[in-house]
Amino acid sequence: MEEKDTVQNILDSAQALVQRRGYNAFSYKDVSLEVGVRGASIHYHFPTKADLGVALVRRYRNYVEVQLKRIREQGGDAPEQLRQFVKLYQSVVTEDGRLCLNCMLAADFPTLPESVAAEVRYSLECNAVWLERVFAQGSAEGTLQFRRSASEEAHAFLAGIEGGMLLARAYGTPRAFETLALGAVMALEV
Amino acid sequence: MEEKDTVQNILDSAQALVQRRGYNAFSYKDVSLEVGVRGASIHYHFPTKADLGVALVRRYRNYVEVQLKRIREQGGDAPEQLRQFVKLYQSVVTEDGRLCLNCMLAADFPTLPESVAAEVRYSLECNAVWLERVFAQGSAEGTLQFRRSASEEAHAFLAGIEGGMLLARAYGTPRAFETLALGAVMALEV
DNA sequence: AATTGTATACCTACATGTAGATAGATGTCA
DNA sequence: TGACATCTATCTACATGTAGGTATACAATT
Repeated sequence: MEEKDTVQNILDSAQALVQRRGYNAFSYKDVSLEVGVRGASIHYHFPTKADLGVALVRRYRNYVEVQLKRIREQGGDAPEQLRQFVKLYQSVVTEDGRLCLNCMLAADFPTLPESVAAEVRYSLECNAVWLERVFAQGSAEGTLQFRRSASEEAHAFLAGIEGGMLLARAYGTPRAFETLALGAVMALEV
Repeated sequence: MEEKDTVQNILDSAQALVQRRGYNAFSYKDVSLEVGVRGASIHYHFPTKADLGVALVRRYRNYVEVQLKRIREQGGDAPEQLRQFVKLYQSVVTEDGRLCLNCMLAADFPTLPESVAAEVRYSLECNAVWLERVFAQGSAEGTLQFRRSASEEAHAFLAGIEGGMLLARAYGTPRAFETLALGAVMALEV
């Protein structure tokens, strides 16, 4: 019965560590100290670091997908959905210096085990696809105006979001992310 | 006489390694293998990794500043200067999976020695300030249109550039960076 | 001109700690 | 009893340095 808890605790701890420090700057020992089990126990649940990484990205993607689905089903107009998107990522980037998991792992990309890299690539693509649909909707309903294709605009928007997190943290002004991201939505409204 | 060469070789090698793998995923040994001197010799020139990091960021910032000054002095209109800015960063992100040094280090931010972190923060700010001036010029000369302040627009543009690099590399399509970034310029032209 | 001093740029060898991983023992509960 | 979860103990590899020595060059001293 402890199993579930331990696994969840490991994932929670590891996720926070990756979001703050990246894939290469956290260790089983860090997790073990936070969770209160020995390193060997983490290997029991996640034999290799790659296994842990894959589990992390999948769980995160699942969570995000659920939230994105909810936003679409709420049925607001395109700008409102983009604002909800921003809000979601703002909640993911809590006060304590975290970045979006995918963003951090994208930075570590060339050093990631291929299995983890593939999961990250797919997660990013999911976000882009969701955004593309919102941009298409905004164009159709006349609430967003832009010159590029919906796909290009979606990728650009996502780039701005990920880059915005990076910069806001480096400047030490996490609030700046919200301003930046909501400003980007406003800039596209009709 | 070897001295200058060795130091430059160390910096060149270390810069490429940081741009590809980040601050935490390269070692003195990696550099030593590439340069062909022993690890201890690198410590001779750069006593600690933080010293090496600071030297790296300063040299890079210097290079970028020289290029940006040149672009301003060439005196094109604002969109042209932005395109040159994109071109500069495209050249920095060569074919081999590199990212802008500041972008990589921004991702590693919480794990950086404070001395290195401060240099990165300053470098990013230099870019933002340069961009802000271009946006102000574009607004004044009527070649760029945007709704936010020049400062906000500059930070958003920079975020898009840094985030665009990250995504392009993760997708494995480095060419996408150019499309994305030049598209962002086009979207702002009158 | 030969000798000594001094700085540079390396080197070998080692110290200390951590990372990721494994083997095998122990406890615990249905 | 047996499966599951965790432990202790250990391994190999590597990271970041430090200690101390060597080779070379270029002065200044005699």
